[in-house]
Amino acid sequence: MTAPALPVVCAALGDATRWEILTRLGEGPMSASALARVLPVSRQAIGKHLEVLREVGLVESEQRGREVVHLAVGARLGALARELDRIGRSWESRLLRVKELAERPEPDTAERRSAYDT
Amino acid sequence: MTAPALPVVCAALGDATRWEILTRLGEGPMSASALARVLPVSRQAIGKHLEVLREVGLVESEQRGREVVHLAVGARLGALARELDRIGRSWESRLLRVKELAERPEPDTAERRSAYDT
DNA sequence: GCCAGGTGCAACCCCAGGGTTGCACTTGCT
DNA sequence: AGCAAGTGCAACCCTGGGGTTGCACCTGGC
Repeated sequence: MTAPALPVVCAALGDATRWEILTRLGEGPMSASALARVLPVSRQAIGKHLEVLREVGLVESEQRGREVVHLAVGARLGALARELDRIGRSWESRLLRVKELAERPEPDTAERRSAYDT
Repeated sequence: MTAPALPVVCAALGDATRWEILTRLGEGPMSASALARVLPVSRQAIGKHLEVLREVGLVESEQRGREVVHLAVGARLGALARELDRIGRSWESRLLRVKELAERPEPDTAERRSAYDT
């Protein structure tokens, strides 16, 4: 499955350090050691983060000479964005339907206290 | 600040149980107890999740009678989506610039083995 | 050939947070 | 009035994962 479950991708994005990494990798390819020199964490920690990010497709890696460079994949983030947008819209539409029901004066059926019962 | 930091919102979305809750709340307002009856976790656990979700604006709560009903806020998710999309695009454009540089034929240096295309 | 820099693996520490139980309080519904 | 249902708060457990250190192993440049 090329598209990991939503919570997993979001969890990968739910860490400040990983965002730091992604931001740097969004500006251009970098090796883990290079990142470690810039960020306030050890290379090993960065390695673990890269692993997580790679697993959800937010980062791609490539052996270049003796080092491995990584870079941020915008496409994955775009895919996530579209999915979230879709879900958000569905929530909104449901909300609108509820409001419609609530606001419709409906003089006949005065007994309509709540449509969304359990 | 009405717009929490990106990692925080993503972290809120980085939990399967919270997605369960959000999904249900996306279909209509519900109380914590009602959710606890449906989901395999205690009401207290759900309460904590709702707290987290409310703090990042993904859920709104309203006292209704003796119970408190909660509902998913699509607008927040939409805002997140737009932000992620924007960032993803910026990564892509940076990537394109890099590729441009790499692919410029530069007749002298014939050592073009392969630009790390997908 | 040698050394420096880059990587991978493994063991370990430690705390945030997801989950639970228990209790007290309020608020309806009949 | 009285009972059932909903909520809030607090203490507590325990696993996950972010972070570290240490070491062994390549590999490329001088």
